[in-house]
Amino acid sequence: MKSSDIRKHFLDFFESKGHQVVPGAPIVVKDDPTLLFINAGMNQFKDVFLGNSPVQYSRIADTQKCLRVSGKHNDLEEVGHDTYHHTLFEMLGNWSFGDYFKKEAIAWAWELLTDVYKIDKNNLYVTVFGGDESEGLEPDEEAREFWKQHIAEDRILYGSKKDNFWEMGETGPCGPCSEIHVDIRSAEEKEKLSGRELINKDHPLVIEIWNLVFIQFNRMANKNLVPLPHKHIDTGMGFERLTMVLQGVQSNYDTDIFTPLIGQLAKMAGVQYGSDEKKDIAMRVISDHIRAVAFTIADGQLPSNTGAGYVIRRILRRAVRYGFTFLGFEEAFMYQLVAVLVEQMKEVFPEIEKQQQLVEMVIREEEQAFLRTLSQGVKRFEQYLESNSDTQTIEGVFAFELFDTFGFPIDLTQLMAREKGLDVDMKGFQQGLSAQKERSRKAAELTTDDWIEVHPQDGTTLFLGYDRLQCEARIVKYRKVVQKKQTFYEIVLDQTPFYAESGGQVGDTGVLIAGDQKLQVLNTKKENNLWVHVVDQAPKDVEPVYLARVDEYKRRLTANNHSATHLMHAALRQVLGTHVEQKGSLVDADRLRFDFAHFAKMSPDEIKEVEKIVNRKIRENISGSIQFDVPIDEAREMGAMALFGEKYGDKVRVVTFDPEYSVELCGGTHVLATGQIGCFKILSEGAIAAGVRRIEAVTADKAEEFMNEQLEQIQEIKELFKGAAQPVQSVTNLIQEHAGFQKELEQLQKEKALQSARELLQNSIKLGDVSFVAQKVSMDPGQTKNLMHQLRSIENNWVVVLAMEQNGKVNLAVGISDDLVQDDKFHAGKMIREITRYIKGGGGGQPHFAMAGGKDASGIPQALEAAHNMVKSWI
RNA sequence: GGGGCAUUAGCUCAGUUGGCUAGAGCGUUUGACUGGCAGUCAAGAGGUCAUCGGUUCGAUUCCGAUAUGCUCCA
Repeated sequence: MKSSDIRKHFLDFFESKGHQVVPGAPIVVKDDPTLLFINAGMNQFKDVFLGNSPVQYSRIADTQKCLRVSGKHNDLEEVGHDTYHHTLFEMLGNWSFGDYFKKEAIAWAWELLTDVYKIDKNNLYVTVFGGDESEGLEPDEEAREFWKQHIAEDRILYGSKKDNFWEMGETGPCGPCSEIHVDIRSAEEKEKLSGRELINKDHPLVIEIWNLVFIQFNRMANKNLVPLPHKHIDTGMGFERLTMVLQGVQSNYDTDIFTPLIGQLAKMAGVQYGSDEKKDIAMRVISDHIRAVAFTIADGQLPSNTGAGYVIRRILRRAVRYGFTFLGFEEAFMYQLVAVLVEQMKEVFPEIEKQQQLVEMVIREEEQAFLRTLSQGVKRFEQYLESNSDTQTIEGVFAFELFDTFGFPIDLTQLMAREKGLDVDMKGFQQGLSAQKERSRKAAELTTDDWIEVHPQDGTTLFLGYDRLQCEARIVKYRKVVQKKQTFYEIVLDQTPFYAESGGQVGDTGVLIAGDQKLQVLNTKKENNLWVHVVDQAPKDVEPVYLARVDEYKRRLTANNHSATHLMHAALRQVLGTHVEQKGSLVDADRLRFDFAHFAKMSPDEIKEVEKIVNRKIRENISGSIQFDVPIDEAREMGAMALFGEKYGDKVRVVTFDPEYSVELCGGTHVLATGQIGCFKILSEGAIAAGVRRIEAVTADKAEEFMNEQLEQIQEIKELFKGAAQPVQSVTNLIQEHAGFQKELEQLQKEKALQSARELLQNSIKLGDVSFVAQKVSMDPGQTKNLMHQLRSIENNWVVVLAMEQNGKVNLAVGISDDLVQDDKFHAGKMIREITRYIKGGGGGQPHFAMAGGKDASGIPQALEAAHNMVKSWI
């Protein structure tokens, strides 16, 4: 059975059981601070479990791309070494929200596996939760009873809290679970040892394929378990594992999900998969990682040096490392695999095909950047060996520096050390690493108290901010948050006019007022559909009705910038082409920042054209039309631009400025008519990643300010040129003239120095064969240096000591001709240190030239005298 | 969010107790050789040593802040 059919049968099966089949969420999580990536099928339904979102369908099925790179579920460094761990995988899931529970979940799982997929019942085992004393939880006898209707009792095992109690994080919905395991070992192996003995023992061929979670608790911050009002079913079946079982192979990498990638890779590297374990591992690593990286980029997350982007960068670099070390790839290669992936996945995940060109460019650029990092590291490593040629062990401190500061992977350091017959002090390396981790943890320390419920309510906050800037509100709940010794309070209201940070638009600020209490709202965030108002102090009285008021001025400026962003987006598509797609956006009261896909630097003309179109649209004073609850298909028909990597519900909000011009799906706040924006000006355009450009722009007052500043500067320049009509020409002329003068001046100074040098020598006295000059001169210290060097070029056999006095400061300069310096006795630096004593100062220099400074001019004669004596002693 | 590192010619980079007229390779300009291309040789142009402040007689060099980039950790 082809993997695509396996996926299809799953979804069809649950559709036939009354489930709504929905698309998976984008991999990158945007409004949940506890999660960077979707790591389980249930993530996108978290709000429903928590009761923050209403139930739309009580039965749902989907396939969800998940990414796991750290934590209890997976460790990036292990992926590829075995045959069944992955960074990115698909999770097939079926869900019940307060609808069916254990009985049906168990029965349908069994029916699908044995009737539809025809897995041999004799290879299946199941586990149920065996209870846990520390939590005060009984064994899940209920689930066991339901299983007994399908499967022999000796195939039902009790599992520990670790294996059979599912939690998505530190807090949140959780509950006991029941896992289905399959034994795909050979008949002989099964004869020797029952599969029963190998359940949950990390055996690669006796594996869990489906986890049925019975969600019935909420885990609080204080670790207590509180029963949920409604019970839910949350199941997840690993698609890659299932495919392995159904295709009768013994490694996920032997399924048709991976073989095309591995085949292409083997071809590129000129090797055969299966012939060399190290190369096989490398090919598995790369074929896994390319999926993770490509899909995440297609979902709009670019590699970067923080947060989710950093994780993507690390995954990509790990793959490059394996390719570099074991497959001999010394140039970018991974981007060439994207085409294979697109061919395979475009039916199920069309976004990967739409974004193919961008994905390839970004990956290629990242690969090249990392290869540069690698070669820098190799250079540094070699330098270290040169200066430590007698060592047997690479110091841990150095290995850590190489890793921490220059991004050179530790395993490559070890590899290179081994080639030279050296060890690496891994203990020292680990010490450095754990010290760094400790520092980071401390800095990021954030303690969040439990919510204090005041006026509990079901569902989400009612948002009124689209048409009102103030309203009455009651506190639903609040909590204290401490970060870096600063204390904030987060408040959830029953209704609010405050816009919560989303879609690039920053959260509103403002005040909450009740009686003489005034709470400053510093920011507003959305966490899983709850509007969280960050305020500066604890509400003293939580009972009264508060007046919630948004900072109107800032909101208006922000709306200007947001609407201008839409107008600019449309203009960019007109000017540059429809490949322009939003990749990121930031809108606040001061400015707007817009990242978009485009492959070249914008020319000044293109920038001007975009500004012109936007300003024209502003002057047309187009009324904004905002439609709520538009079915997503209808919105698409209107030509609305949707963003990859954004999750949209079935009903969307559509913001239109002229149906022929700009139609976007957007939840932000906008101007009533474009005339309010007043004026639009682009400040900068530049690259932020391969194929991605960034524009920063301002509107209204800020745009006016900016242009006035520029004009003032030009005016000032004009005035400096006595009102020149062509200031650019004037400046150009001035620069040219200046360069000419400078050159002339240098020439003159050289000549003057040469002349002075000759004069000096005429005044010299002979000490043996050596011409000696010691006198006070009036020139600045820089000139003496010049003079000495001129002298050097024309004469040999001299020592010159000059003294200068300027603004109460005294300087000495000593020069010795090159031929004399050959003799170790003659040393200007030594002399100057000696004679500087008389002028109460200090100095130094090289054998042929030295300078010094001091404070006591009265010592000059003594200093010159001392120099005289010194030269005599050298002869 | 926290730590480390870097910023020197158009590009890639050297530059140690603070004082060497700040260098190399590539590129660029001009000239010579060659039938042309390519090339070889010679000469030249090109630098606010990221910015601002401090220490010092003197800072590319030491210290601090800022900006930008890289990198590790969260």
